[in-house]
Amino acid sequence: MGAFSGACFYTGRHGEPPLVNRRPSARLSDVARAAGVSLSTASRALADPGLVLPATRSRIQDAAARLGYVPHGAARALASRRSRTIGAVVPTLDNPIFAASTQALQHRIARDGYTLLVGSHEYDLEAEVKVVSALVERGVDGIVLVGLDHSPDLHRLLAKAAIPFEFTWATDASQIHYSLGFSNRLAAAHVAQHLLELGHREFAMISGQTTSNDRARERVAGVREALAAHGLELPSRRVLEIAFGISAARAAFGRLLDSGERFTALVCGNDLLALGALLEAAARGIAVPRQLSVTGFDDIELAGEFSPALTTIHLPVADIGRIAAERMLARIGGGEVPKSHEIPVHLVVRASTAPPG
Amino acid sequence: MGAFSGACFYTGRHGEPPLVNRRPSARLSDVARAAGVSLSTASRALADPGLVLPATRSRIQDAAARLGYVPHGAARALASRRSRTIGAVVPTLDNPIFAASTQALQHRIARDGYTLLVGSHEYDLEAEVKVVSALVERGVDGIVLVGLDHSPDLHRLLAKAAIPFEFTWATDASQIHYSLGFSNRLAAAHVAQHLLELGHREFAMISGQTTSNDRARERVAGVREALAAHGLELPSRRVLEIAFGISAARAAFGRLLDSGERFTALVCGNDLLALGALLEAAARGIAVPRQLSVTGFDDIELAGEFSPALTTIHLPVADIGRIAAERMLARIGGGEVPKSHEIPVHLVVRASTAPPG
DNA sequence: GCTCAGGATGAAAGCGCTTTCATGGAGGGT
DNA sequence: ACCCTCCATGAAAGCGCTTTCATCCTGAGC
Repeated sequence: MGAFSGACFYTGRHGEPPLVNRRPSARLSDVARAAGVSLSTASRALADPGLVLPATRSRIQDAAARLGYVPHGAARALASRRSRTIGAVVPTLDNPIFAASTQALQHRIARDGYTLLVGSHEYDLEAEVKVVSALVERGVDGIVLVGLDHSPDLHRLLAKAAIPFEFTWATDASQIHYSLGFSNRLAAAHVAQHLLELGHREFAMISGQTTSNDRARERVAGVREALAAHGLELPSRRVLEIAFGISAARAAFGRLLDSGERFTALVCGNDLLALGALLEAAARGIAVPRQLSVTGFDDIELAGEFSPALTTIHLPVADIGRIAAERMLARIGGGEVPKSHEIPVHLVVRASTAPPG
Repeated sequence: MGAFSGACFYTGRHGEPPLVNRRPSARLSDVARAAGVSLSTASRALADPGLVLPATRSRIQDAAARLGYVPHGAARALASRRSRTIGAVVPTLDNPIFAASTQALQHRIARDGYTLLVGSHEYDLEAEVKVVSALVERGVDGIVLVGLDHSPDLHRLLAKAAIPFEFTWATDASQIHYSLGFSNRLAAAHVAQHLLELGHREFAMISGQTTSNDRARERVAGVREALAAHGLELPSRRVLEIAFGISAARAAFGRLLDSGERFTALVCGNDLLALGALLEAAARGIAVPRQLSVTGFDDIELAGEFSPALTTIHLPVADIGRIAAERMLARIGGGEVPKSHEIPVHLVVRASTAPPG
C-alpha cells in the first residue's frame, strides 16, 4: 500500500463517528428544523396530531420518519412527569403462573404504548422494598404487586411515591388497597369440601412456605376451615411446608409417608407440588385415586394432561395479568375502578380424586 | 361537634396535599439545602462519595435519608446519558426456559443497581422490532435478545441506537455479533448420535415452529446431519412442526402414529414436546423405551422426575441469564468481552431411551 | 514567609422534551 | 367594514439531575 493511498484510507477511517458517545439519533429539534416548524409544533404534531394543521402535521411526520426519529424517553418523562412504564414485582418468574401472568400484563400494556419493568424478590419482603424503590426511582407510572403480605416500609414508600399500585393474586377484604384476585381461602375450602363430599376424613397437606406468603397461608387456612365445619381437623404434623419445586415435593411427600401418618386425601398448595406427590406415589406403587386422592391448585397445562389427570382449582392466570394491566391503565389515565376485583376461579374435578378406597 | 371544632377540622382537611400531582418526594436540591451544601456537592456525595469530605458526605447522606430522598431516574438519565436499565426481549415468558433465564438476568443486574425492562414478541419478528424500539426509546443501556433470527429493521435500529446488544441461546458462528449460547445443531446431533449408537435407524421428530426460529431449525438440521453421516435420512413427513404446548405435542404425536409411519426413535425439539409425546404414548399403551425411545431438549426440572425419566440435553438456563447479564454489564462499563461465549451443554441419558425393541 | 499544586466546593450550563403563555391571522356575526 | 373569537403556531420556561469549569483554601516545598 503506497503512502498516498494509505493516508487516504486513514482519513476515511477517521471520518467515521466514534462508536462511543456517538451523537444519538435525531432529536425533536432536528425534526422541527427539517419540517420548517418550531419545536413546540413538532412536539404537538407527534403527541397529539389533532392540534396541528394536516399539512403541517404530515410534513413533520415525514421528517420524523425520514430522520428515523426516536423520542428520548427520559427527556419526555422529565418534562411530562409520566414515563409510560409500569412496574411488576413478582416473587420469581421461575414459577410458571407468575411468568404467565406477567407475560399477559406486558402484552396488554404494550398495546397502549407502555413498557414493563420487572423485578423479583424471591419471597423476601425486604428485598421487595428495594426492588420497588428501584422501580419508583425509574419513575414507573404504576406498580403491580403479588399478594397482600408486604413490609411496612413498602407501604410507606408507595404512599410517598404517590403512584397507583395494585395487589394481585388475592383480594383485600378490608378494601383498603386496590386488589385483583380471588379468595385463596374459599378456593382451598372448596377443594377440601369436594374431598369431604367424596367421604374423606383423614387429610394431609403439602404447602408452599407460608411465612410472608398470604396465598399459601390462606390456602392452608381454607382447608382447615372446611374440615372444622365437619368437626375434623388438620394437625400440624400433617401439613408440610416446603420450598417450591417438584423434587422438593416428592421428597416431602416421601417423608410424610415414612412418618407413618395415615390419610386418604392429600391437598397440595399448587399443581407442581401435587405433581411431585403424584410422581412419588407412582414410584412407590400407591394407586391414585384408589388408595389416595390428590389435589392441586392453579391448573397449569400439565395438570390436565398428566396421568392421572389432576383435580385442581382452575385459575385464569392470563386474565389476572390482563385485567391488572387494564385496571392500572385506567387509573393512570385518571379513571376510577372498583377497589377490588374478584376473579372467578373454579374446581376442576379430574381423575386424581375419588372416594377413599 | 361544635362550630369551632368543626371549622378547625375542615381547615385541617384542606391543609392536606391533594392526592393527584402531589409534590413528589424530596429533590436533590432539598437535600442539598438541608445539608447546607450546593447541588453539585450533594450530587457528588451520592454518586461518588470519595469526591467529598467525610464530614460533608455524612451530612448529605443523613439529610437524604431523613427526607426519604429517591433520585429521579429520568432526570438522571437525561443528564448522564445512562439509564441504568437493561432491556430483555424474549419470544414469551410462558416458556419456562425463557422465564428462568430472564429471572437470572434480572437478579444479576439488580445487584449492580440496574433494572430490567422486558418485552416479548411471541415469535413475531416484526413485533420484535417494535418492542426493541420501545426499549431504545426508554433509553436502555443495553439489550439482550434471543436467537439469531431477526428482522433487518431490528439490526438497523440497533446500529442506529448505538447501544450494546447481545444474542443469546445460540452462538453466532460468523462472529459478527456478540452472542452467548451453544450450538443447537451440535447438541441436537449429539442426541441423534446417542440414538444411533443404541441401534436406532428409523427416526421421527417433533419440532417447534422453525420459521423465524433459528434454534428450532438448527436442532432439526443437527439431527439430519447426524443421520446423514450414517447414510440415513429424516423425511419431512416424519418431522412435525407445531406450536408450543404439551397438548399440541400430544395431538401431533397422535397424528404421527395414526399416519402409519414406523419409527423407533422420536426426537423432540424440547422437553415439553417430549413430555406430551410420553403422555400420549402412555395413553396408547406404547412402552417407552422398549417400543419407542423419546428424547427432549432443555432438561427442565420435570424431565428428571417424570416416569420414564427423560433423556435430554441439559442446558444451564440460569447461567445463560447470569452470564448474559455479566457480559452486558462489562460492556456497558466500557470493558471488552469475547465476541462469542460458548456455554457447555451435555446429554443426560435417562430412562426414555434404549436400544430398539 | 511566599509560591504553587491539589483537593473540596460552588456556579451554571445544559440533557431533550412538554407545556404554559403570547401572538397573529382567519373567519363569523352584526 | 369592524370587532371579537378561535385556532394554529412560536417563544420560552422549566422538569431534576450531572458535569464541566472556576474558585477558594490548605499545606508542602524552598
